[in-house]
Amino acid sequence: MASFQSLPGFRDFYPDELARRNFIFRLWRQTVTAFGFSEYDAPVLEPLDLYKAKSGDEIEGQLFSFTDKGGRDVALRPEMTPTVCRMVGAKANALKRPIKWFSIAEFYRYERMQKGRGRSFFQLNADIFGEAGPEAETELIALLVQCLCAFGLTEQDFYVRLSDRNLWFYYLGALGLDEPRIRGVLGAVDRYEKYGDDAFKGYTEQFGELDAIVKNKVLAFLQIKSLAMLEATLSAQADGRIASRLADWRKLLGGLEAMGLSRYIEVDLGVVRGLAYYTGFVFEAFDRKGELRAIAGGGRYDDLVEKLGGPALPAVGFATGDMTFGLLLEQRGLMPALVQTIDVYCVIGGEQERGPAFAAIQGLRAAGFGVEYPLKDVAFGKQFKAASEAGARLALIYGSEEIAKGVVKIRDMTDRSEREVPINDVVTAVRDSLQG
RNA sequence: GCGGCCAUAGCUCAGUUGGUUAGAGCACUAGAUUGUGAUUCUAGGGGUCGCGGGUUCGAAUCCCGUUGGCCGCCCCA
Repeated sequence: MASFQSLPGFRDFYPDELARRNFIFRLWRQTVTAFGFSEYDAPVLEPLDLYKAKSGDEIEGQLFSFTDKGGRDVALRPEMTPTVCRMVGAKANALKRPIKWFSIAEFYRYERMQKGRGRSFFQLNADIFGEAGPEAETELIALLVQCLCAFGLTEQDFYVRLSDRNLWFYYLGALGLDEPRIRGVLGAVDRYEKYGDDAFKGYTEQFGELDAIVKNKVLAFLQIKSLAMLEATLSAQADGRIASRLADWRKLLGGLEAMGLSRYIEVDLGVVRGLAYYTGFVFEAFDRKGELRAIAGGGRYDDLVEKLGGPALPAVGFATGDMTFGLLLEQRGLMPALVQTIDVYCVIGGEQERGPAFAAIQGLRAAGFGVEYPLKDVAFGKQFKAASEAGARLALIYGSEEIAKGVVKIRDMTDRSEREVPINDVVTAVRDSLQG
């Protein structure tokens, strides 16, 4: 029994598991590239203050952090957003707008293991900087939807809940609440789905009982399921900010509708994404069955680049992780059987034939074909079995009879047909066979 | 950080009220088959029963601790 094992919450990726991971990454990358995003990368280790500045000191308990040999307090990155804000902020004036960037990277959080959550995980992060209007949200939500659809997931499998922290602020402000109270109410809203009326306990402890009329309006706001209901509910409000915000909503939902994506989108003001750094629209993708934690989440964070020392730069982004996403694909049977296959398996008769075989193997590999052969002499039967299991489409037979005739036998592993070609024409013959 | 359940071969699991040398299927390797891949048959490798301590003549089995895993709470950037 092995004396060592991987640390709690960390995963080994054996070849078949890495194949699944790479399958996901490949489709993500392909999709995001189709939307015109550029890939970037960054250090795994960052100054601890980068995260403290954003989220406060208490965040440290959830980080892998330590003091390096130079006395610097550092942390393994728990998310990409502060890093990408720093990078964009440093070169903001030199970057073409809109800035559309993405990354696929590993993150670390010192947390308790749970289904769909470990201490190390991978995320796709996609962000748009420099666009303050809802056009950026349209683009990102469309991208998020396509990142899921690319795997064969449909509106039967997932949906995106769309909400708006600004609207909550305007609405509750118009009802007479100050900012601390608004944040208190949003905290309750965040928990309402799970705890019902108990969600307001925290608010009551801090500010006293919430006025019954206000509370009913909050609960009514949570019932809103469409733009029409939103407009109807807010039509009474004279606030100009609300009117212009509704115009943003129309633009965002109109854009998504024109893209044919309305069936994936649900208006749901119950999503407020914690109380972190989000400043406007927020959205989260969930599985329809409600069995898993959120598949993806994102929103607007217009203040963060400036907060981290850059220029004022509006931004929207989302992230989706590999763990919950992989669970969803497997639940829906959308994870294909991924077998690494080769083009050609070279069957070698014995020591005498290895020379000519090796010449062909090297030539075929140099020409870009995937070629395998037995490292040691093995019975023919075994070699054909190995060829079959390796997924080879062709077997090249270098036997004593063939070599004596100056030919190589090419066996099509699919239909079991065989033909002989001159030994010097192997590369051409293989190319013809694989293309035909 | 808190609570519940769990831990036997690479995987899925048997293992009787505590009793001799801990088993099966799958997987892997080899042979049957020294020139042709799905089957079949045979054999083999692989375990200090998660780890440490205790009870006992005797522990995979009972008790305590510990580590790891699953699930829920907290949190979720």
